[in-house]
Amino acid sequence: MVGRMQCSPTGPRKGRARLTGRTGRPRSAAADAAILEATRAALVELGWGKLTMGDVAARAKVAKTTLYRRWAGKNELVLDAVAVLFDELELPDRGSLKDDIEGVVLQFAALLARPETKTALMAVVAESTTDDALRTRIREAVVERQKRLVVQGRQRAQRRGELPPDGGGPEGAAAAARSVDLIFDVIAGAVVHRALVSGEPVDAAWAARFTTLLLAGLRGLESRD
Amino acid sequence: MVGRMQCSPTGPRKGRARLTGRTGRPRSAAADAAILEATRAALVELGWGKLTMGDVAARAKVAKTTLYRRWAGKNELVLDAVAVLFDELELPDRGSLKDDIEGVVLQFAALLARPETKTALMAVVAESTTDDALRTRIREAVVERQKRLVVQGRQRAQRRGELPPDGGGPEGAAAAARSVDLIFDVIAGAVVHRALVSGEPVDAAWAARFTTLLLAGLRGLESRD
DNA sequence: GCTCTTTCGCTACGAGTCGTAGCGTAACTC
DNA sequence: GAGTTACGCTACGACTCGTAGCGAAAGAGC
Repeated sequence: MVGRMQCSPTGPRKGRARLTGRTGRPRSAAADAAILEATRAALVELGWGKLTMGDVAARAKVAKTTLYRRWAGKNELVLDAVAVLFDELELPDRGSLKDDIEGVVLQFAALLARPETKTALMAVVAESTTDDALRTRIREAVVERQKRLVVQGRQRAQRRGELPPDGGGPEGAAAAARSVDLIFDVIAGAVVHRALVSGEPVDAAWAARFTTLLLAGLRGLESRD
Repeated sequence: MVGRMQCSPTGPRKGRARLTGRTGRPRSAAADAAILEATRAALVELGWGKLTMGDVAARAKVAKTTLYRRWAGKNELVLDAVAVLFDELELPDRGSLKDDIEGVVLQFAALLARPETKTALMAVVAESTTDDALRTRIREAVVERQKRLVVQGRQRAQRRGELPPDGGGPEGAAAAARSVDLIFDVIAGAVVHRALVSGEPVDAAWAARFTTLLLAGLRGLESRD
Protein backbone atom coordinates (compact mmCIF):
# COMPACT_ATOMS: atom_id res chain seq x y z
CA MET A 1 0.00 0.00 0.00
CA VAL A 2 2.48 2.55 -1.09
CA GLY A 3 0.53 4.93 -3.22
CA ARG A 4 -2.45 5.48 -0.98
CA MET A 5 -3.31 9.08 -0.63
CA GLN A 6 -4.62 9.43 2.88
CA CYS A 7 -4.93 6.29 4.94
CA SER A 8 -7.08 4.11 7.19
CA PRO A 9 -9.06 1.55 5.23
CA THR A 10 -11.58 -0.53 7.12
CA GLY A 11 -9.79 -2.98 9.36
CA PRO A 12 -8.11 -3.35 12.72
CA ARG A 13 -6.57 -0.18 14.03
CA LYS A 14 -3.03 -0.09 15.31
CA GLY A 15 -1.85 1.45 18.57
CA ARG A 16 -3.42 4.66 19.74
CA ALA A 17 -4.99 5.14 16.36
CA ARG A 18 -7.96 3.35 17.91
CA LEU A 19 -8.63 6.36 20.11
CA THR A 20 -7.87 9.01 17.52
CA GLY A 21 -9.76 7.04 14.89
CA ARG A 22 -11.36 9.24 12.34
CA THR A 23 -15.08 9.56 12.29
CA GLY A 24 -17.27 9.07 9.27
CA ARG A 25 -17.69 6.23 6.87
CA PRO A 26 -14.53 4.15 6.55
CA ARG A 27 -13.07 3.23 3.20
CA SER A 28 -14.07 -0.13 1.89
CA ALA A 29 -11.24 -2.64 2.13
CA ALA A 30 -13.14 -4.85 -0.29
CA ALA A 31 -13.08 -2.08 -2.85
CA ASP A 32 -9.33 -1.80 -2.41
CA ALA A 33 -8.83 -5.47 -3.08
CA ALA A 34 -11.20 -5.41 -6.04
CA ILE A 35 -9.43 -2.43 -7.57
CA LEU A 36 -5.95 -3.93 -7.27
CA GLU A 37 -7.16 -7.23 -8.64
CA ALA A 38 -8.90 -5.46 -11.51
CA THR A 39 -5.71 -3.54 -12.22
CA ARG A 40 -3.71 -6.74 -12.51
CA ALA A 41 -6.35 -8.27 -14.77
CA ALA A 42 -6.32 -5.19 -16.98
CA LEU A 43 -2.53 -5.30 -17.17
CA VAL A 44 -2.69 -8.88 -18.38
CA GLU A 45 -5.27 -8.17 -21.05
CA LEU A 46 -4.29 -4.71 -22.20
CA GLY A 47 -0.74 -4.10 -21.04
CA TRP A 48 0.46 -0.83 -19.57
CA GLY A 49 -0.09 1.31 -22.62
CA LYS A 50 -3.75 0.58 -23.22
CA LEU A 51 -4.77 0.36 -19.59
CA THR A 52 -7.08 3.20 -18.60
CA MET A 53 -8.43 4.32 -15.27
CA GLY A 54 -11.97 4.09 -16.51
CA ASP A 55 -11.48 0.50 -17.56
CA VAL A 56 -10.10 -0.48 -14.16
CA ALA A 57 -13.00 1.21 -12.42
CA ALA A 58 -15.49 -0.67 -14.56
CA ARG A 59 -13.79 -4.01 -13.87
CA ALA A 60 -13.70 -3.38 -10.15
CA LYS A 61 -17.30 -2.16 -10.23
CA VAL A 62 -16.48 1.07 -8.47
CA ALA A 63 -16.90 4.64 -9.63
CA LYS A 64 -13.99 6.24 -11.40
CA THR A 65 -13.96 8.97 -8.78
CA THR A 66 -13.27 6.38 -6.09
CA LEU A 67 -10.06 5.47 -7.89
CA TYR A 68 -8.87 9.05 -7.88
CA ARG A 69 -9.74 9.44 -4.22
CA ARG A 70 -7.19 6.75 -3.37
CA TRP A 71 -4.47 6.93 -5.98
CA ALA A 72 -3.02 9.96 -7.67
CA GLY A 73 -2.90 8.27 -11.05
CA LYS A 74 -2.08 5.26 -13.15
CA ASN A 75 1.54 5.10 -12.01
CA GLU A 76 0.79 4.79 -8.33
CA LEU A 77 -2.12 2.42 -8.83
CA VAL A 78 -0.19 -0.01 -10.97
CA LEU A 79 2.79 0.10 -8.65
CA ASP A 80 0.64 -0.91 -5.72
CA ALA A 81 -1.06 -3.59 -7.77
CA VAL A 82 2.16 -5.38 -8.66
CA ALA A 83 4.35 -4.62 -5.64
CA VAL A 84 2.62 -7.24 -3.53
CA LEU A 85 3.57 -9.91 -6.06
CA PHE A 86 7.24 -9.35 -5.32
CA ASP A 87 6.72 -10.16 -1.67
CA GLU A 88 5.97 -13.73 -2.64
CA LEU A 89 9.63 -14.30 -3.41
CA GLU A 90 11.41 -16.49 -0.88
CA LEU A 91 14.82 -18.01 -0.41
CA PRO A 92 14.34 -21.70 0.38
CA ASP A 93 17.36 -23.32 1.99
CA ARG A 94 18.66 -25.81 -0.53
CA GLY A 95 21.87 -26.61 1.28
CA SER A 96 24.43 -24.70 -0.77
CA LEU A 97 24.95 -21.17 -1.95
CA LYS A 98 24.91 -22.30 -5.56
CA ASP A 99 21.55 -23.99 -5.22
CA ASP A 100 20.14 -21.08 -3.24
CA ILE A 101 21.09 -18.61 -5.94
CA GLU A 102 19.78 -20.80 -8.74
CA GLY A 103 16.53 -21.18 -6.87
CA VAL A 104 15.95 -17.50 -6.38
CA VAL A 105 16.95 -16.74 -9.96
CA LEU A 106 14.37 -19.15 -11.29
CA GLN A 107 11.76 -17.84 -8.90
CA PHE A 108 12.44 -14.29 -9.97
CA ALA A 109 12.30 -15.35 -13.60
CA ALA A 110 8.91 -16.98 -13.06
CA LEU A 111 7.63 -13.77 -11.54
CA LEU A 112 8.90 -11.74 -14.48
CA ALA A 113 7.30 -14.19 -16.89
CA ARG A 114 3.86 -13.12 -15.69
CA PRO A 115 2.48 -10.57 -18.14
CA GLU A 116 1.26 -8.17 -15.46
CA THR A 117 4.63 -7.89 -13.76
CA LYS A 118 6.81 -7.47 -16.80
CA THR A 119 4.74 -4.82 -18.49
CA ALA A 120 4.15 -2.93 -15.24
CA LEU A 121 7.63 -3.03 -13.78
CA MET A 122 9.37 -1.60 -16.82
CA ALA A 123 6.71 1.03 -17.40
CA VAL A 124 6.70 2.26 -13.84
CA VAL A 125 10.48 2.45 -13.79
CA ALA A 126 10.32 4.45 -17.01
CA GLU A 127 7.87 6.90 -15.48
CA SER A 128 10.01 7.15 -12.37
CA THR A 129 12.80 8.72 -14.39
CA THR A 130 10.70 11.89 -14.56
CA ASP A 131 8.91 11.56 -11.22
CA ASP A 132 11.00 11.60 -8.08
CA ALA A 133 8.15 10.70 -5.75
CA LEU A 134 7.41 7.62 -7.81
CA ARG A 135 11.06 6.62 -7.77
CA THR A 136 11.09 6.78 -3.98
CA ARG A 137 7.99 4.63 -3.84
CA ILE A 138 9.51 2.01 -6.10
CA ARG A 139 12.59 1.83 -3.95
CA GLU A 140 10.56 1.39 -0.79
CA ALA A 141 8.02 -1.03 -2.20
CA VAL A 142 10.20 -3.22 -4.39
CA VAL A 143 13.93 -2.62 -4.36
CA GLU A 144 14.70 -2.33 -0.67
CA ARG A 145 12.30 -5.08 0.28
CA GLN A 146 13.89 -7.61 -2.03
CA LYS A 147 17.41 -6.94 -0.92
CA ARG A 148 16.49 -9.06 2.07
CA LEU A 149 16.95 -12.10 -0.15
CA VAL A 150 20.56 -11.20 -0.82
CA VAL A 151 21.25 -10.44 2.83
CA GLN A 152 19.68 -13.72 3.85
CA GLY A 153 21.56 -15.79 1.28
CA ARG A 154 24.80 -14.16 2.22
CA GLN A 155 24.36 -14.82 5.92
CA ARG A 156 23.54 -18.44 5.21
CA ALA A 157 26.60 -18.86 3.06
CA GLN A 158 28.76 -17.30 5.74
CA ARG A 159 27.33 -19.64 8.34
CA ARG A 160 28.12 -22.56 6.07
CA GLY A 161 31.63 -21.28 5.56
CA GLU A 162 31.08 -20.72 1.83
CA LEU A 163 31.87 -17.05 2.16
CA PRO A 164 34.18 -15.26 4.61
CA PRO A 165 32.46 -13.37 7.47
CA ASP A 166 32.03 -9.59 7.37
CA GLY A 167 34.93 -7.47 8.51
CA GLY A 168 34.59 -5.89 11.95
CA GLY A 169 33.69 -2.30 12.80
CA PRO A 170 31.72 0.27 10.84
CA GLU A 171 34.10 -0.15 7.94
CA GLY A 172 33.29 -3.81 7.59
CA ALA A 173 29.56 -3.14 7.78
CA ALA A 174 29.82 -0.55 5.04
CA ALA A 175 31.76 -2.93 2.84
CA ALA A 176 29.15 -5.61 3.45
CA ALA A 177 26.36 -3.22 2.52
CA ARG A 178 28.16 -2.29 -0.69
CA SER A 179 28.55 -5.96 -1.50
CA VAL A 180 24.87 -6.60 -0.97
CA ASP A 181 23.96 -3.69 -3.22
CA LEU A 182 26.33 -4.85 -5.92
CA ILE A 183 25.17 -8.45 -5.85
CA PHE A 184 21.55 -7.38 -5.86
CA ASP A 185 22.04 -5.23 -8.94
CA VAL A 186 23.94 -7.98 -10.71
CA ILE A 187 21.37 -10.69 -10.03
CA ALA A 188 18.22 -8.68 -10.54
CA GLY A 189 19.71 -6.78 -13.44
CA ALA A 190 20.93 -9.81 -15.31
CA VAL A 191 17.63 -11.66 -14.95
CA VAL A 192 15.54 -8.66 -15.94
CA HIS A 193 17.78 -7.89 -18.91
CA ARG A 194 17.81 -11.47 -20.11
CA ALA A 195 14.05 -11.85 -19.78
CA LEU A 196 12.78 -8.47 -20.93
CA VAL A 197 15.42 -6.76 -23.03
CA SER A 198 17.18 -9.67 -24.71
CA GLY A 199 13.86 -11.46 -24.67
CA GLU A 200 15.29 -14.92 -24.16
CA PRO A 201 14.18 -17.51 -21.64
CA VAL A 202 15.63 -17.71 -18.15
CA ASP A 203 15.65 -21.48 -17.87
CA ALA A 204 17.54 -23.88 -15.63
CA ALA A 205 20.50 -24.05 -18.00
CA TRP A 206 20.94 -20.29 -18.07
CA ALA A 207 20.47 -20.04 -14.33
CA ALA A 208 23.20 -22.62 -13.83
CA ARG A 209 25.62 -20.80 -16.10
CA PHE A 210 24.87 -17.45 -14.51
CA THR A 211 25.25 -18.83 -11.01
CA THR A 212 28.58 -20.38 -11.86
CA LEU A 213 29.79 -17.02 -13.12
CA LEU A 214 28.50 -15.14 -10.12
CA LEU A 215 29.83 -17.64 -7.61
CA ALA A 216 33.32 -17.54 -9.01
CA GLY A 217 33.15 -13.77 -8.90
CA LEU A 218 31.89 -13.75 -5.34
CA ARG A 219 34.73 -15.84 -4.03
CA GLY A 220 37.23 -13.62 -5.76
CA LEU A 221 35.55 -10.46 -4.49
CA GLU A 222 35.02 -11.52 -0.91
CA SER A 223 38.49 -12.90 -0.46
CA ARG A 224 40.09 -9.56 -1.21
CA ASP A 225 37.56 -7.15 0.20
CA MET B 1 16.00 3.71 -39.18
CA VAL B 2 14.17 0.76 -37.86
CA GLY B 3 10.62 1.89 -37.65
CA ARG B 4 10.30 3.49 -41.03
CA MET B 5 7.20 2.47 -42.84
CA GLN B 6 8.12 2.41 -46.49
CA CYS B 7 11.59 3.52 -47.45
CA SER B 8 13.79 5.67 -49.64
CA PRO B 9 14.40 9.07 -48.10
CA THR B 10 16.23 11.62 -50.18
CA GLY B 11 19.83 10.62 -50.58
CA PRO B 12 22.22 8.48 -52.60
CA ARG B 13 20.66 5.33 -53.97
CA LYS B 14 22.34 1.99 -53.51
CA GLY B 15 23.00 -0.58 -56.23
CA ARG B 16 20.34 -1.15 -58.83
CA ALA B 17 17.88 0.85 -56.77
CA ARG B 18 19.10 3.73 -58.88
CA LEU B 19 17.40 2.27 -61.89
CA THR B 20 14.25 1.09 -60.17
CA GLY B 21 14.08 4.29 -58.15
CA ARG B 22 10.56 5.39 -57.47
CA THR B 23 9.26 8.45 -59.18
CA GLY B 24 7.63 11.39 -57.51
CA ARG B 25 8.69 13.74 -54.79
CA PRO B 26 11.20 12.13 -52.45
CA ARG B 27 10.82 12.29 -48.72
CA SER B 28 12.71 15.05 -47.02
CA ALA B 29 15.77 13.78 -45.21
CA ALA B 30 15.94 17.08 -43.37
CA ALA B 31 12.46 16.47 -42.02
CA ASP B 32 13.57 13.07 -40.77
CA ALA B 33 16.48 14.55 -38.89
CA ALA B 34 14.34 17.35 -37.49
CA ILE B 35 11.69 14.91 -36.30
CA LEU B 36 14.15 12.64 -34.53
CA GLU B 37 15.89 15.59 -32.94
CA ALA B 38 12.55 17.03 -31.85
CA THR B 39 11.61 13.68 -30.39
CA ARG B 40 14.75 13.58 -28.27
CA ALA B 41 14.17 17.14 -27.12
CA ALA B 42 10.59 16.32 -26.17
CA LEU B 43 11.77 13.26 -24.26
CA VAL B 44 14.13 15.41 -22.25
CA GLU B 45 11.52 18.00 -21.38
CA LEU B 46 8.41 15.90 -21.02
CA GLY B 47 9.53 12.31 -20.54
CA TRP B 48 7.87 9.36 -22.21
CA GLY B 49 4.50 9.69 -20.52
CA LYS B 50 3.70 13.26 -21.48
CA LEU B 51 5.26 13.18 -24.92
CA THR B 52 2.65 13.48 -27.67
CA MET B 53 2.85 13.15 -31.40
CA GLY B 54 1.37 16.58 -31.88
CA ASP B 55 4.02 18.13 -29.72
CA VAL B 56 6.83 16.47 -31.65
CA ALA B 57 5.33 17.61 -34.93
CA ALA B 58 5.15 21.18 -33.70
CA ARG B 59 8.76 21.13 -32.49
CA ALA B 60 9.99 19.69 -35.78
CA LYS B 61 7.83 22.18 -37.69
CA VAL B 62 6.20 19.48 -39.78
CA ALA B 63 2.57 18.48 -40.06
CA LYS B 64 1.31 15.79 -37.74
CA THR B 65 0.26 13.76 -40.75
CA THR B 66 3.87 13.64 -41.90
CA LEU B 67 4.78 11.87 -38.69
CA TYR B 68 2.17 9.20 -39.21
CA ARG B 69 3.26 8.70 -42.81
CA ARG B 70 6.68 7.57 -41.55
CA TRP B 71 6.15 5.96 -38.18
CA ALA B 72 3.28 3.82 -37.00
CA GLY B 73 3.17 5.47 -33.59
CA LYS B 74 4.96 6.78 -30.57
CA ASN B 75 6.73 3.50 -29.83
CA GLU B 76 8.46 3.22 -33.17
CA LEU B 77 9.30 6.90 -33.38
CA VAL B 78 10.93 7.03 -29.98
CA LEU B 79 12.83 3.83 -30.59
CA ASP B 80 14.35 5.25 -33.76
CA ALA B 81 15.11 8.52 -32.01
CA VAL B 82 17.19 6.93 -29.27
CA ALA B 83 18.62 3.87 -31.02
CA VAL B 84 21.22 5.95 -32.83
CA LEU B 85 22.59 7.14 -29.50
CA PHE B 86 23.59 3.60 -28.60
CA ASP B 87 25.77 3.36 -31.68
CA GLU B 88 28.07 5.97 -30.18
CA LEU B 89 29.35 3.40 -27.70
CA GLU B 90 32.85 2.24 -28.39
CA LEU B 91 35.41 -0.02 -26.79
CA PRO B 92 38.68 1.88 -26.60
CA ASP B 93 41.70 -0.34 -26.11
CA ARG B 94 43.02 0.48 -22.67
CA GLY B 95 45.52 -2.32 -22.47
CA SER B 96 43.82 -4.76 -20.13
CA LEU B 97 40.49 -6.53 -19.93
CA LYS B 98 39.75 -4.90 -16.59
CA ASP B 99 40.29 -1.41 -17.93
CA ASP B 100 38.33 -2.19 -21.08
CA ILE B 101 35.32 -3.37 -19.08
CA GLU B 102 35.47 -0.44 -16.69
CA GLY B 103 35.64 1.91 -19.63
CA VAL B 104 32.60 0.51 -21.38
CA VAL B 105 30.65 0.35 -18.13
CA LEU B 106 31.26 4.02 -17.49
CA GLN B 107 30.43 4.88 -21.08
CA PHE B 108 27.20 2.95 -20.89
CA ALA B 109 26.37 4.61 -17.59
CA ALA B 110 26.93 8.04 -19.11
CA LEU B 111 24.56 7.14 -21.92
CA LEU B 112 21.91 5.99 -19.45
CA ALA B 113 22.35 9.17 -17.44
CA ARG B 114 20.94 11.17 -20.31
CA PRO B 115 17.27 11.83 -19.64
CA GLU B 116 16.11 10.96 -23.12
CA THR B 117 17.69 7.52 -23.12
CA LYS B 118 16.64 6.37 -19.71
CA THR B 119 13.02 7.35 -20.00
CA ALA B 120 12.74 6.03 -23.55
CA LEU B 121 14.59 2.75 -23.17
CA MET B 122 12.54 1.51 -20.25
CA ALA B 123 9.25 2.64 -21.72
CA VAL B 124 9.86 1.05 -25.09
CA VAL B 125 10.89 -2.20 -23.45
CA ALA B 126 7.70 -2.08 -21.39
CA GLU B 127 5.61 -1.64 -24.51
CA SER B 128 7.48 -4.44 -26.22
CA THR B 129 6.11 -6.91 -23.71
CA THR B 130 2.74 -6.60 -25.43
CA ASP B 131 4.00 -5.94 -28.96
CA ASP B 132 6.07 -8.61 -30.65
CA ALA B 133 6.97 -6.50 -33.66
CA LEU B 134 8.36 -3.81 -31.38
CA ARG B 135 10.37 -6.38 -29.45
CA THR B 136 11.96 -7.58 -32.66
CA ARG B 137 12.86 -4.03 -33.59
CA ILE B 138 14.48 -3.40 -30.23
CA ARG B 139 16.57 -6.51 -30.58
CA GLU B 140 17.74 -5.53 -34.02
CA ALA B 141 18.31 -1.86 -33.31
CA VAL B 142 19.81 -2.02 -29.84
CA VAL B 143 20.50 -5.41 -28.32
CA GLU B 144 22.20 -7.26 -31.15
CA ARG B 145 24.16 -4.24 -32.26
CA GLN B 146 25.70 -3.69 -28.85
CA LYS B 147 26.77 -7.27 -28.38
CA ARG B 148 29.60 -6.36 -30.70
CA LEU B 149 31.27 -4.66 -27.75
CA VAL B 150 31.33 -7.90 -25.80
CA VAL B 151 32.58 -9.90 -28.75
CA GLN B 152 35.29 -7.34 -29.39
CA GLY B 153 36.42 -7.16 -25.78
CA ARG B 154 36.51 -10.90 -25.55
CA GLN B 155 38.62 -11.30 -28.66
CA ARG B 156 41.06 -8.70 -27.40
CA ALA B 157 41.37 -10.44 -24.06
CA GLN B 158 41.99 -13.74 -25.78
CA ARG B 159 44.67 -12.18 -27.94
CA ARG B 160 46.32 -10.80 -24.82
CA GLY B 161 46.11 -14.20 -23.16
CA GLU B 162 43.77 -12.93 -20.43
CA LEU B 163 41.10 -15.42 -21.42
CA PRO B 164 41.48 -18.89 -22.94
CA PRO B 165 40.66 -19.20 -26.67
CA ASP B 166 37.34 -20.58 -27.87
CA GLY B 167 36.97 -24.32 -28.11
CA GLY B 168 37.13 -25.79 -31.62
CA GLY B 169 34.28 -27.01 -33.79
CA PRO B 170 30.62 -26.00 -33.81
CA GLU B 171 30.38 -26.96 -30.16
CA GLY B 172 33.01 -24.45 -29.17
CA ALA B 173 31.39 -21.73 -31.24
CA ALA B 174 28.04 -22.37 -29.58
CA ALA B 175 29.63 -22.21 -26.14
CA ALA B 176 31.33 -18.95 -27.06
CA ALA B 177 28.04 -17.49 -28.26
CA ARG B 178 26.36 -18.49 -25.00
CA SER B 179 29.16 -16.85 -23.07
CA VAL B 180 28.79 -13.63 -25.02
CA ASP B 181 25.05 -13.59 -24.39
CA LEU B 182 25.52 -14.23 -20.70
CA ILE B 183 28.18 -11.58 -20.24
CA PHE B 184 26.15 -9.08 -22.20
CA ASP B 185 23.10 -9.59 -20.02
CA VAL B 186 25.19 -9.38 -16.86
CA ILE B 187 26.96 -6.16 -17.80
CA ALA B 188 24.05 -4.33 -19.39
CA GLY B 189 21.61 -5.64 -16.82
CA ALA B 190 23.67 -4.67 -13.82
CA VAL B 191 24.35 -1.18 -15.09
CA VAL B 192 20.73 -0.56 -16.07
CA HIS B 193 19.45 -1.92 -12.80
CA ARG B 194 21.89 0.08 -10.73
CA ALA B 195 21.18 3.30 -12.60
CA LEU B 196 17.44 3.09 -13.21
CA VAL B 197 15.88 0.70 -10.73
CA SER B 198 18.07 1.08 -7.67
CA GLY B 199 18.55 4.68 -8.71
CA GLU B 200 22.10 4.98 -7.47
CA PRO B 201 25.07 6.40 -9.35
CA VAL B 202 27.29 4.28 -11.55
CA ASP B 203 30.57 5.96 -10.69
CA ALA B 204 34.17 4.88 -11.02
CA ALA B 205 34.16 3.18 -7.62
CA TRP B 206 31.13 1.07 -8.46
CA ALA B 207 32.50 0.25 -11.89
CA ALA B 208 35.73 -0.95 -10.32
CA ARG B 209 33.92 -3.17 -7.84
CA PHE B 210 31.64 -4.58 -10.49
CA THR B 211 34.51 -5.25 -12.86
CA THR B 212 36.44 -7.05 -10.17
CA LEU B 213 33.44 -9.28 -9.53
CA LEU B 214 32.87 -9.98 -13.20
CA LEU B 215 36.50 -10.62 -13.96
CA ALA B 216 36.88 -13.18 -11.21
CA GLY B 217 33.73 -14.83 -12.48
CA LEU B 218 34.96 -14.83 -16.06
CA ARG B 219 38.20 -16.59 -15.26
CA GLY B 220 36.32 -19.20 -13.29
CA LEU B 221 33.75 -19.68 -16.03
CA GLU B 222 36.09 -19.78 -18.99
CA SER B 223 38.55 -22.15 -17.38
CA ARG B 224 35.93 -24.84 -17.00
CA ASP B 225 33.82 -24.24 -20.09
C1' DG C 1 9.86 22.19 -71.51
C1' DC C 2 5.80 18.74 -70.06
C1' DT C 3 3.38 15.07 -67.45
C1' DC C 4 3.21 11.78 -63.83
C1' DT C 5 3.89 10.46 -59.22
C1' DT C 6 4.59 11.05 -54.54
C1' DT C 7 5.10 13.94 -50.54
C1' DC C 8 3.88 17.93 -48.00
C1' DG C 9 1.13 21.26 -45.05
C1' DC C 10 -3.21 22.26 -43.60
C1' DT C 11 -7.87 21.74 -41.75
C1' DA C 12 -11.35 19.20 -39.83
C1' DC C 13 -13.27 15.38 -37.63
C1' DG C 14 -15.21 11.42 -34.39
C1' DA C 15 -13.63 8.72 -30.82
C1' DG C 16 -11.56 8.08 -26.66
C1' DT C 17 -9.28 9.48 -22.19
C1' DC C 18 -8.25 12.55 -18.49
C1' DG C 19 -9.12 14.50 -14.01
C1' DT C 20 -12.54 17.25 -11.57
C1' DA C 21 -16.92 19.24 -9.71
C1' DG C 22 -21.31 18.74 -7.87
C1' DC C 23 -24.92 16.27 -5.78
C1' DG C 24 -27.58 13.05 -3.07
C1' DT C 25 -27.01 8.85 -0.47
C1' DA C 26 -24.72 5.32 2.52
C1' DA C 27 -21.94 4.02 6.49
C1' DC C 28 -19.81 4.72 10.64
C1' DT C 29 -18.34 7.49 15.25
C1' DC C 30 -19.49 9.91 19.20
C1' DG D 1 -29.69 11.72 16.55
C1' DA D 2 -25.73 14.83 14.95
C1' DG D 3 -21.57 15.09 12.65
C1' DT D 4 -18.28 13.33 9.40
C1' DT D 5 -16.48 10.87 5.72
C1' DA D 6 -16.85 7.66 1.68
C1' DC D 7 -19.47 6.32 -2.21
C1' DG D 8 -21.93 6.20 -6.83
C1' DC D 9 -23.40 8.79 -10.45
C1' DT D 10 -23.54 12.34 -14.00
C1' DA D 11 -21.64 15.81 -16.52
C1' DC D 12 -18.04 18.55 -18.11
C1' DG D 13 -13.91 21.06 -20.65
C1' DA D 14 -9.50 19.96 -22.15
C1' DC D 15 -6.64 17.15 -24.45
C1' DT D 16 -4.85 13.39 -27.53
C1' DC D 17 -5.41 10.11 -31.05
C1' DG D 18 -5.27 8.63 -35.79
C1' DT D 19 -7.47 9.50 -40.22
C1' DA D 20 -9.58 11.78 -44.37
C1' DG D 21 -9.59 15.13 -47.84
C1' DC D 22 -7.71 18.89 -50.24
C1' DG D 23 -4.51 21.84 -53.02
C1' DA D 24 0.28 22.86 -53.56
C1' DA D 25 5.18 21.57 -53.92
C1' DA D 26 9.14 18.79 -55.54
C1' DG D 27 11.34 15.75 -58.05
C1' DA D 28 11.54 11.67 -62.04
C1' DG D 29 10.98 10.36 -66.74
C1' DC D 30 10.09 11.65 -71.38
